[in-house]
Amino acid sequence: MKQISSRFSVAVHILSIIALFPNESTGEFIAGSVNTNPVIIRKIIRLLKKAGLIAVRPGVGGASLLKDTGEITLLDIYRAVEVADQGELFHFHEEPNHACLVGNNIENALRDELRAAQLAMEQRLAQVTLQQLIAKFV
Amino acid sequence: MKQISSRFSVAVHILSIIALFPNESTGEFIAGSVNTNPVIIRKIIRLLKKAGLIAVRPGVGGASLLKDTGEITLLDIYRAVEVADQGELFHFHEEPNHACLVGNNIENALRDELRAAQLAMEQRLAQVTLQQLIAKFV
DNA sequence: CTCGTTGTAACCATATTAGTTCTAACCAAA
DNA sequence: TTTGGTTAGAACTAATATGGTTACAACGAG
Repeated sequence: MKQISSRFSVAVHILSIIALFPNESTGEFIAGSVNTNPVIIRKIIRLLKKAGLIAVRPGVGGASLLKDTGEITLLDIYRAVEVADQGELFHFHEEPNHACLVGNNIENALRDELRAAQLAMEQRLAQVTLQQLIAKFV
Repeated sequence: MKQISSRFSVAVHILSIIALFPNESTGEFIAGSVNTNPVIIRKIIRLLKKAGLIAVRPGVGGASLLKDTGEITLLDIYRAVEVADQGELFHFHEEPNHACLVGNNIENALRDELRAAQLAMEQRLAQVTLQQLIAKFV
C-alpha cells in the first residue's frame, strides 16, 4: 500500500456530521460536505453500522450515534472501516526459506517489532475521542 | 491500502543477510532465502543503495553495509523502501466542502492527530536497530 | 573472452481504491 | 394509496499498486 485508505478520514468526517447535524445528515448532505458520491458515503456508513457506532433510518433518512462522542475514539473508527487487512498493518513476505539462518528466524524476530510499532500507532489513535476532535472547531 | 508492502520486511531480510553473509550475498542467494525472484531483490536493493545503506559490487557480486548494524534502525529501512506515499501514511480525502462547518475544519483538526499516530509508529521503529534484530537469532 | 553477476526495461495478473449507474426497498406525508 | 425523498446494494469502470516474470545490456574478475 501506498497509503491508508481515505475511508478512514471520510468516516471521521461522516461521524462528525452526524454528531453535529443529526437531523440533516442524509447521504446526499454528507456527500456534499465530503465532496464525493452518496454511494461512497453509504458504503462507509454500512461499515459504521456493522461496528455498532451508528443507527440509520431507512426510508425517512438521517442517522444517529449509538455512543456518546466521548466514547468513540479514532481507533474505533479506524477499526470500523477495515483499512488494515486482518487488522495487521504490516505485510510480511510469505514462506521464507527455512534452510537459511536468516530465512528461518527473521519472521519471529521482526514480527514482534512490527506489532509493537502498529500498537504504538493504534494507542495514539485511541487517545483521541470524537468529542475532542469536534471541540477543535465548534 | 490494505497493508504496508512486504518490500519493508523483505528489505530487512536482505540487510540481515548482507550483515551476516557479506561474501555470499548475491541476488540469487538472497532470493533463495526470501523465496522470491532475483529481480524483486534487485529492485529493493536499488532503493537501499539510493538510501545510502549499502554498496553493491556490479559484475563481481555481493554487497556490504555502509553503516554499522547498530546504526541502522527499522525506521531507516522503512523510509528507504518508500512504502508510504510522500512519507504520509494516512490518505486524507481531497477537497472537502468548505461551505460546511465540518468540511471546512475537519482536515486541520484530524491532520494533527493522524500525524501524531504515524509519528508514534515511526518512533517505535526507530528504537530497533538491525543489530538488535539480528542478535535475536544468531 | 567468458561466465556469473548486477542493472533495468517491458510486460503481466491480481487486488484495491474511488467512483458511477441503476434498481429495489423503505417510510412518512399528502 | 400514491408520491417523493431516502436508504440499500448490485454491477460495473478507470486508475493505480503490487508481486512476479522474461529478456537483455553492462560490468568485471579470472
